[in-house]
Amino acid sequence: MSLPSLRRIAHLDMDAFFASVELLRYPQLKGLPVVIGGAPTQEEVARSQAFAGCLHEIPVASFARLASYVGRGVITTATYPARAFGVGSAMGLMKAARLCPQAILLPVDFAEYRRYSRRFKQVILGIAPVMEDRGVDEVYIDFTEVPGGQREGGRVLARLIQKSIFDATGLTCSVGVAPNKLIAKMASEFNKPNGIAVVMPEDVQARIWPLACRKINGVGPKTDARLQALGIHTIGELAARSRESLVQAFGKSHGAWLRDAAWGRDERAVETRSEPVSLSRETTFERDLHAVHDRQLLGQIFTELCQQVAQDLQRKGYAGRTIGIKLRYDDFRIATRDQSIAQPTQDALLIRRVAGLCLKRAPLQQRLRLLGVRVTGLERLAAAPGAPSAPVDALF
DNA sequence: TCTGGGGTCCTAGGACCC
DNA sequence: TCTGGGGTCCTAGGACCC
Repeated sequence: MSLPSLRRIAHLDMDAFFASVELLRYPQLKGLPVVIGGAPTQEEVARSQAFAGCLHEIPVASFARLASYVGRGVITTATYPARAFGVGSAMGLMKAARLCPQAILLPVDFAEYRRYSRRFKQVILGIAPVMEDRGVDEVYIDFTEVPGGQREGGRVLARLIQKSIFDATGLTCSVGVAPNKLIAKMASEFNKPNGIAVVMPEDVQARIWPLACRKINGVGPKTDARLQALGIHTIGELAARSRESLVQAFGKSHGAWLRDAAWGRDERAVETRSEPVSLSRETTFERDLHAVHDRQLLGQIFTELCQQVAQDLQRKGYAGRTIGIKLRYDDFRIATRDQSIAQPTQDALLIRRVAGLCLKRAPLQQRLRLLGVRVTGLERLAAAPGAPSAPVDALF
């Protein structure tokens, strides 16, 4: 007779993932402020790639030289030396250039990050098969039934996975092991970088309650502001409120969820596979465009977006029944329109035609900053020859 | 100092059907 | 003909996450 296994869920988060991959490629940048930036236009991508190519001859180059080109890009990630200057992710590149003009800017290379992503996930799957993808640099892992997964509350297995990933890729990660996903996610931040944190059910009050509500995965800026207005700043303060009062303030579903989250309750399973719900492409223009004045250019971009979405659908083996568009106006307001059709499609011309009908229904007086095309209501088609089928590949 | 791109899930009203 | 209720789909918007 053995005791029932204690539920042990791990959240693993790669440390400064994009920047770490770039440092493997350019070791001479170690210790220097480096930012990795998105360049929204093709031209900017080409320029910044040409710039990064220079690194071989000019190991240290100035961000300031590029700053005049970077326009509307934002920072995807920054190394710790760059963060010391107040530079952070989602910040506009122009602002970053002002805060830290000596920083080195590298273009985002998603293809390379995806290669590393696949490698570290394969390492994990070789050790613990119940893994849920949460994006390019994050996973949940169910340790509960893995041999050794209970030793030291999961610390031993976490250490093994960390070491195996480092040996295979040269990259470090941080792991939180806890009774569920919600707490594991918070715990993986406790000892960053290259850290492990183990939280047992009885530790929730001491280790979770002092944290800000914003640390709960699912509490964003809006909810946090409403909580602050109610005088609720920490998770402990949230836990002290009655379920009724939270339901009163946030509605039946959201209020009850907040209450459960504060008490560390979360029964969600680690999902090893998932089907996509939607596929989309969107682009921010180099300058704001007007539906009438820039009709031709807009039409060209629109058609390209439809073609890209169609290609994505074909490559991944899906077709969708609902075609939609997204507009972002110059004042950042967003409008969406969508329309369903009788049969799922992956055809660029049909998508273009239906998306065109959607566009006609949207207000087009104001200048546009962004245009997007989306297909939802996806159905898997018969697998294309040579189409990837492994769960990890399916997501990337 | 003006803020990318690709997603998921939830809500809510109206249409429509039983 | 009137009334009510439940279920599902469609559409628009919003919060949030990586």
